[in-house]
Amino acid sequence: MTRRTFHREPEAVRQNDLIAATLDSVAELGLAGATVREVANRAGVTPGLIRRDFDNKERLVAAAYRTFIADLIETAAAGCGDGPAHTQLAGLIRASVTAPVADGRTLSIWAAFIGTVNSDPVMAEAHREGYQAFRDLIEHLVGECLRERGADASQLLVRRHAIVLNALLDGLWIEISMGGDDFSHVDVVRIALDSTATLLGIDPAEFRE
Amino acid sequence: MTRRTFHREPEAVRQNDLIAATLDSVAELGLAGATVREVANRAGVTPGLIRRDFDNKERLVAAAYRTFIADLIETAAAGCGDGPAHTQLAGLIRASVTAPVADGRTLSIWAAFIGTVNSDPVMAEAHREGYQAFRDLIEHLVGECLRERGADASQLLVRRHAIVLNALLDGLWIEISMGGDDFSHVDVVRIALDSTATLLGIDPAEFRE
DNA sequence: GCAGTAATTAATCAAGTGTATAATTTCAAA
DNA sequence: TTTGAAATTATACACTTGATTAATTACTGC
Repeated sequence: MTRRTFHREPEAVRQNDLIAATLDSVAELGLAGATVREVANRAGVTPGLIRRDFDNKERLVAAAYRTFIADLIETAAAGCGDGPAHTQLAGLIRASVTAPVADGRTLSIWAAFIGTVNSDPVMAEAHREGYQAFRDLIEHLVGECLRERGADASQLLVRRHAIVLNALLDGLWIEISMGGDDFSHVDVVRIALDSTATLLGIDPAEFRE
Repeated sequence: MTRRTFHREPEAVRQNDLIAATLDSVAELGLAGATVREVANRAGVTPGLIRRDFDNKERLVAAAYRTFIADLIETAAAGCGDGPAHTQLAGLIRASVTAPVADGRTLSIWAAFIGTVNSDPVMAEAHREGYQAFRDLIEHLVGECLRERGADASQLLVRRHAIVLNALLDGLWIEISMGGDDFSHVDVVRIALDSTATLLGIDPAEFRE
C-alpha cells in the first residue's frame, strides 16, 4: 500500500478545485452523491483537506452554490453587450435560453441546490443574493427599454413587466434545460424574443436585432 | 420498556399515511431528512413496515412524488370549471398562481424532488408523466381558446403558445411560491391573466371573467 | 374457544457518512 | 544541512442510514 503522492497547491487554486469537484458531483450524482470522499477524489485530494479549506462540508456546499449562481448570472449578463437597452435585453434573453446557461447540467445543479433552500437558512441566503442580482438587472433593462421609446416607464409598470419577464425567462429556461420536450424544430430564441416584445408592447421586428 | 401498541390499518390507508408522512418530511427537512425512521415516526409506524408496503425506500419516494405531482395538477385543473375555453383557461391560471398550488410548502417538495430527476431514472419517469399531463392540458385549452374566437389555431402556433404560456405559469408559480419578492401589494392573478391575454392576442378585459 | 397465519414490532447488521486526530511529508528559515 | 512549523495524508471514531431477521401481537377460519 503505497502512500498517496504529496502535492501542494496554492490555497485559492485548491479551493476552486474543490468547488468545481463539488459541482461536478452534484451534477452527476445529485446532492446526496456529493460526499466529502467523492468530492475529494474528484479534486485529487484527501477528505481531510475539505475541512481545512472550508470548515464544514456545509460551508463547502454553500460556497459551491454561491459561485455557481454567480457564474450563471454573470454568463447570462455577459450576453448583454453594451449597445442600446433593447439590444442588451435581447442579448440577455438569448443568453438565458441557450447554452451554457440553458443546459441540462446547469439545471441539475440548480435544482439540487434549490431543493435545500427551504430547510437550510444558509442556502436560502445564498440563493436570495443571487436572484436579487438577476431581477434587478432585468428590471433595469426593462425600464431603459421603455424609456428608450418614450413609453410609460413608471416604477410600478416597470416592476410588473420585470416580474412577468423574469418568470417567462425562468420558465423557458427550465423547459429548455429539462429537455423533456422536443425543441429541436423550434427556434427557442425566436420564441423568447417575440414573446418578450409582445409582453412589453414592442415591435418584435426591431427586437431581433 | 413497554412495547409499542400494536395497530393494524387497511393497506391503502397506511400507504397513504406513509406517502403523506414522506411529503411532510421532505417539505420540512428536505429530501435528506426523509429517512425511513423519520417517515415511520410521522406515520406512527415502525420502519420495518416501509419495506413491507413499498419494497425500497426508493419506491416509497417515487410513489410520493407521483401522488404529489398528480394531486398538484389535479388541484390546478380543478380550477378550470366547465365553461367556455377562455373561462377554463383563466380558471387554470388563477389556480396556478394562488394557494394551495402556489405555496411555499408545495414549492419545497417540488424542488426537492426535481433535484433528483437528473441522477435518478425512476424519478425522471415519474416527472415526465406528470408534466406531460399539464402541458397537454394547457395546449388543449389554448387551442380551444383560439378557435373560440376564430383566430388562427394551426398546430404549430398552438404549440408555440402553449410552450410560452407553460413557461410563464411555471415561472410565476416559482416566483410567487418562493416568496422572496414582495407580492403583497401586487395582484398576481391580475398580472397572470393580463400577461396571458397579451401573449395570446386576446382582449384582457374579457379574459378576467 | 383455538390453532394457524399474517402483520407488526423490536433488535440487529453492514455500509457509508462527516469529523477528528495521529502520522507523514514538504517547505522555509537559520 | 538541520530544524521547526505548516501542510497533506491516512487512519480511526462515533453516528446515521437502509435493510434484514427474530420475536411478538392481532386477526381469521373452523
